[in-house]
Amino acid sequence: MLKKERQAYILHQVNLHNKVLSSLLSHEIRVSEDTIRRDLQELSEEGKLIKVHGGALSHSFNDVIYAGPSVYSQDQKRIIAEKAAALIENGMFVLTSGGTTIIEMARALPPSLRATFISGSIPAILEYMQHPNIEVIMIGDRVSKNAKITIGAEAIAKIKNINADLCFLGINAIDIKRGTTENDWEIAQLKKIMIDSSRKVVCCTISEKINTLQPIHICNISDIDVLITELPPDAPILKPYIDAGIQVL
Amino acid sequence: MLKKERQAYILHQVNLHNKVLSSLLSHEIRVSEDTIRRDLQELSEEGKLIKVHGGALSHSFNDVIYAGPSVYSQDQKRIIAEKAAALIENGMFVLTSGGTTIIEMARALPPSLRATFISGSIPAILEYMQHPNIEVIMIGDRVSKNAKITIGAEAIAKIKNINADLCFLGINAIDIKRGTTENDWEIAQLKKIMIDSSRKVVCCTISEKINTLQPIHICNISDIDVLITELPPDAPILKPYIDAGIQVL
DNA sequence: TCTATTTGTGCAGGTTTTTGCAGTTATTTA
DNA sequence: TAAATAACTGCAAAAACCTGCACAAATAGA
Repeated sequence: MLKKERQAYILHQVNLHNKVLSSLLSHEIRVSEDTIRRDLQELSEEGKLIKVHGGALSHSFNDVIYAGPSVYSQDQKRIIAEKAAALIENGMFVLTSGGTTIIEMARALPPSLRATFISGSIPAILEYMQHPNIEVIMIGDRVSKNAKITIGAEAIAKIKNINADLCFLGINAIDIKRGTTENDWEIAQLKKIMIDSSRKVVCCTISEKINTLQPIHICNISDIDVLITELPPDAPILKPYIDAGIQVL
Repeated sequence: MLKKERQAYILHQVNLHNKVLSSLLSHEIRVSEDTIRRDLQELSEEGKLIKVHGGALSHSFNDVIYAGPSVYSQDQKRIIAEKAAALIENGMFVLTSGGTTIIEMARALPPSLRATFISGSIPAILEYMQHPNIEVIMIGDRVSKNAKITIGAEAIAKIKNINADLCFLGINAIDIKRGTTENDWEIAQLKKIMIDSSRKVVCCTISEKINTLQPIHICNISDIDVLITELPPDAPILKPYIDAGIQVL
């Protein structure tokens, strides 16, 4: 096998699988690993792939993964925020969790909206405070420094006494079988109570979190009324949720 | 699985869920926790995430910074803050109002201090949250956008149930005859209750506010235990307060 | 065609990277 | 404060890498 031919094959494999292993290639093409290494070296110098210890990665792979961390899925969250904001009507009582998606939503609320927002999330409260016509209610209790939210018996008791029209949850993981799950026990407790205290439950999440799991169970799919993602409602991945009776926006 | 690939996966999970646990990741990817730790270490050095005990956090989640209003007469307030911080001992329950003076104090607290701070002031809570050893309790209720503090019957009832060791009040006006006064009725109510709920009342103010008046009465001079200003205790303007039995720092 | 030169390949060795493990030290939490 | 968990340190083995070299194949020029 000629050198050019070999390198073309390697490139093909890289573009196909986004990654190749030197050891595998050497076995496949029946040349020494040194040769493969030299090929990868050359291709890397030509910018055709990215050489790493043990093999190489496709350039597109790297693009996808290292997309700027600061703006990670920001646009998606903006879209979600706008869909969510459209659900809120004047005079409503809205209970919300914390999380970046919810905070984006807070920013996207139309200035004319008059409603009451209730939350224990400090970053969320800060956002709500910026709005001219929103009444803000803070749920008090011990402050969790990690989650930047108030948690504890007091907070739970308080939420129990609320009858909200809407509940917006930024969720960490949702699965058609297991429902929504969370990785923090106390936040999970809070979200459970919030669901109980609201007439209508709206889950907001970017589509990547769909069909993923976390250790702690919050609620079943049947407890959710509306699911909002950045995708159009007819996206295939959302079909099962629609079939399960959830309104998908 | 290649190292780069693994790190990309970790980064993806962090950005997706805002938080990852070393133990979970090591199980998922089937490598030792040491390897995960090393990956997190590297990613953290590259600024792609924030490493914490047990796992890592996404950067975007944690950088909720509240750019407080540029504080008026900052240096004086710094001096006050240091005097005030010296009064707090480990294990104390401290009730505080809001106000720029109090926020400066929050910043001046020594990192080793272990105490519980209770407040309804959102900027103050944000500062307390920065501290490693302080337990923070938020008093919940309707949020006053002007004062950035929670006010209402709920908050008052909550404070009434507290028995604090110390109460720090940033005050707006103090006068030897009329005591401390305020220009916001609701904040005045809160401060009154805070005074009732604390063993020791500390008033912090810059000297400009001494011998001034505001419309709403909070408490009399006799209700104050300690007065802190940026001036040395033997300043002439403070003499009447010392004579009235107040400890002046 | 025949030599000289370049190019490609594999190998021996020594070096670096990566990874897991054991033992110790910090940190967290009950 | 003590037990549990996580982090750090140093080490060792495996894998991958690099360097220089030998040799074969391809190429070029006379």
